[in-house]
Amino acid sequence: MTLAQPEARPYHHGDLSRALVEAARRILETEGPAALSLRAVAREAGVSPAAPYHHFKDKGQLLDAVAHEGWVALDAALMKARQDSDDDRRRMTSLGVAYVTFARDNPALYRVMYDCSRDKDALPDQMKEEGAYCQVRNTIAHAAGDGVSEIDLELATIAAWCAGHGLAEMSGFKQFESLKTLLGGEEAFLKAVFDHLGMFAKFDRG
Amino acid sequence: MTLAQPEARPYHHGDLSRALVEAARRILETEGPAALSLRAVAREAGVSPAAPYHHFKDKGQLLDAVAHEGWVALDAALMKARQDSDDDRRRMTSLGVAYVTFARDNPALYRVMYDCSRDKDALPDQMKEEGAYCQVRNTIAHAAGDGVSEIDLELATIAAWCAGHGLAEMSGFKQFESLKTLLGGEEAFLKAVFDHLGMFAKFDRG
DNA sequence: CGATCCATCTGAACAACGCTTAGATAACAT
DNA sequence: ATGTTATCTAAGCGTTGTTCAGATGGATCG
Repeated sequence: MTLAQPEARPYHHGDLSRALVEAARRILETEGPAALSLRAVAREAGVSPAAPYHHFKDKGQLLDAVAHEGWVALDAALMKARQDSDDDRRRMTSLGVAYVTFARDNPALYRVMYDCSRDKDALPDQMKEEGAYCQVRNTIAHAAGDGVSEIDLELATIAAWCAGHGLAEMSGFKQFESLKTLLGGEEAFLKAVFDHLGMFAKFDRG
Repeated sequence: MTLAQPEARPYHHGDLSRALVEAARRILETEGPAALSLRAVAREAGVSPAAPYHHFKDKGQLLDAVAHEGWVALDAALMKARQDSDDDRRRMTSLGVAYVTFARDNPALYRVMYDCSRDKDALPDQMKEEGAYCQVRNTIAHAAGDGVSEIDLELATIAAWCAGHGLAEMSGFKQFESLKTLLGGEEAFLKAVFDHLGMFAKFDRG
């Protein structure tokens, strides 16, 4: 009856869970986070508004799935940045730039990722070996050598992560535009900000 | 006919703009950001669902007004922290702690403040004399002395602001709980993170 | 092969939302 | 007193998240 299917469709519609997540990402990219309603996702996937509820408990759980894909993509981006950079000292900055660049290139997805994290008051799966947070800590550990305590390592990771997240959310603000052109572009701006993180702390050290 | 009014009511209902903003803040505090609908605000203020539209163009503009009050309160909190701290070197950390503490004490309000900023891609009124951003820059300038260029000053301010914002959003995450108790509480944790901001940058400087 | 089961999907409905419109009310100016 | 204008209400539109009864159709077992 139906034409030849491009993919195996084990059930009525096919792998709807996956189709819904893909539809959600499509809407996010083309229309932004404000347009991401469950009904719109169902519409985009070609099913009724009630269909998603057989695969996700509620809208939040669908967003969780979208966010999960986002974290996987971010993990991969950071992994690539770590491998591309040969010099140990520059690796941290590369990582930071890669992080912010990912957020700037996928603003809607990044927003969903962090909205989900805030709802759960936690970063998901970040302590696993290839989780983004763990990658940052490993990179810092490698650059800092053996003389650093576990606590200092953890604190430095948190500091770096917070700076990265803050910059990811704010580097697009209009106030910084003139400074960016003055420094010669987005990436130069990001590196310059990372370079100045120390200024904040060193006053207090003496 | 009506009983004695506690306040002067120049028009039908009184100063409804103000009443609406106050109602919104009340809802934010008691029920959180998810419950903050225009209709709920109108209900809380005792007017019809359509009444707010005579004072605000749409829901976003009401939230803008709420956010503005939030920024004023944050400005005041930072000003107080600056004055309380006598030592020039510790002033930056005090400022950072005050910033994050404000966000942690008023999480729903802080969220509205930043959601509005993201919609406009800008921090509001931050370049004014008593704006929070300007306060941070002035404090850094004072601590750094005369040898710092305008650009370095701006970059250090951005770095500090990003770290503060990132920490404000993430210091409540469950992953950091054990570390917090290990360090002896929230404030010690915040100071420790700020102290480690330099670690991120110094690898790249050599 | 046929009957049954159960996951899957639809259609209709509910309450709540943002927002608009038309009309009532009341303060203000003349 | 009259008219103007700002303010508020009532009703309604289209949308949303969610639920539920019932239709649909693979999968499993006789």
